[in-house]
Amino acid sequence: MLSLTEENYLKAIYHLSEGGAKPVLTNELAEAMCTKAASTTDMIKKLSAKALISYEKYYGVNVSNQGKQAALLIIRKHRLWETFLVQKLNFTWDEVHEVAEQLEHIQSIHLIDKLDEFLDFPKMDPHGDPIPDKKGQLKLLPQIGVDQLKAGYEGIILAVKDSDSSLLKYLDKIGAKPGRRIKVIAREEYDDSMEIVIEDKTVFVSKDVSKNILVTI
Amino acid sequence: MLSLTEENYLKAIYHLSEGGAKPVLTNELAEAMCTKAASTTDMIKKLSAKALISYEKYYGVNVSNQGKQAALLIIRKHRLWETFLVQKLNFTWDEVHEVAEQLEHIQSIHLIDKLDEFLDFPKMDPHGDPIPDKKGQLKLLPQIGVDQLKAGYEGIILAVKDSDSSLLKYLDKIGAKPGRRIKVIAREEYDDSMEIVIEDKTVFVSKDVSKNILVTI
DNA sequence: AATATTTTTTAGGGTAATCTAAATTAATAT
DNA sequence: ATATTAATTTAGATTACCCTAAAAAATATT
Repeated sequence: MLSLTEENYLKAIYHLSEGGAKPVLTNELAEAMCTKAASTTDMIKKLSAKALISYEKYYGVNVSNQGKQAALLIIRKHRLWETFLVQKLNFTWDEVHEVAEQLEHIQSIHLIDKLDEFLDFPKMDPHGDPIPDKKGQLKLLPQIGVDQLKAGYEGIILAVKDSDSSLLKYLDKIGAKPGRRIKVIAREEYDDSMEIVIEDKTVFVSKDVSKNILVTI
Repeated sequence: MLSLTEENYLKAIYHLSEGGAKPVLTNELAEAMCTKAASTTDMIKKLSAKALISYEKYYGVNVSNQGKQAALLIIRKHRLWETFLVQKLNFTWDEVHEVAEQLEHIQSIHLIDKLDEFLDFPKMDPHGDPIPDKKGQLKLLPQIGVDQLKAGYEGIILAVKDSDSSLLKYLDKIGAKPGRRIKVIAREEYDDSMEIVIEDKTVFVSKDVSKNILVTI
């Protein structure tokens, strides 16, 4: 059984290592956890002793298969709770994260499987991120930032990248939610700003915004 | 903001002091918390410093108004989550307690008020215990143990007292759930065992069982 | 009332998670 | 190749919660 803190470190390591084959560095992890490097080294040793990560001094950390499974369970819980909060309790999109951070640590597989069933086995959370199934399997669709799209192309919004609250609010305002249809009308070469249509609404967005809207084409 | 441990102690103190005007004793609290008296004294000092209880050395502890409000909020959370687990996730009656013990510590008033609304503002949890409202108000019906009832009397089951899992399972089996109609057919003077009818089912129960079924007449 | 018993508190320690400061190792620059 | 800088680890301290053992206060017994 993992402590709340251990779970949070493991999740952070998992997220930092996603995609990259490079090891996660101590400072990188310390920054993500808002702690100091010394504290992080201590926790790395603990997780390593529990075989959730492999650790080589001065080199960095990699998640083990066992660690991946544990991390995916936490992510599964987080995303199912977010889905519950939005779909059933009418939370707005930007209110859910903080509460889900707490709920993801509730220890009961039975609870989470029942919740999954209650929500009718959703594949995606309200941000469009995939929800691991009971066995920890993730179904990933190929995704690309809207900033990479040429004029005329369209796609379905899968997710938004940044979790800054003011950006989320702005995206909500222009209707940039997962599941919505998005089309690029024009792209300004000078600063990569764009004219786009989300469902039926036309908006102009800067590259800072468009790069955070992830779509599948 | 209270820590998880502080919340658990406060809740225990509140429950131990319910009804009685007598102060809660250190050993009593230690036993309820499965800790030693020395640890309990430490925590009593902490809660006293936060003005949630009043404490006099060697005498005991009383809950302050502020402490009562805080305890009632925790109880509100616990009972709303239990209601959710049974009504929405189809947990059985005896599965809910352990999970609700965890869920009651999630910090978000917004969450709990939304949950309350989602459940349509229930007045009672699955055990028949009253759920404090947003302001911490409890509506109490006069309740009495079935063992106190004479032959011929009937009532509505409000709650069950003991939270021992084997008893809960037995009560479930004989249909002794809150909201059900119960009638005393006969009472054996020798050992206070009873013949009772719950809805349409006749059962014979010992005093140990009947005293744990609380009804209103 | 004096003594014995029980209850409660204090004293002193242990573990988990954090910190700062110092020491060590690796990377970078001259 | 060596010296400087940056990253990481170790050492030692702190806080929250828990413990055991000893001391103190309250209660019960003779």
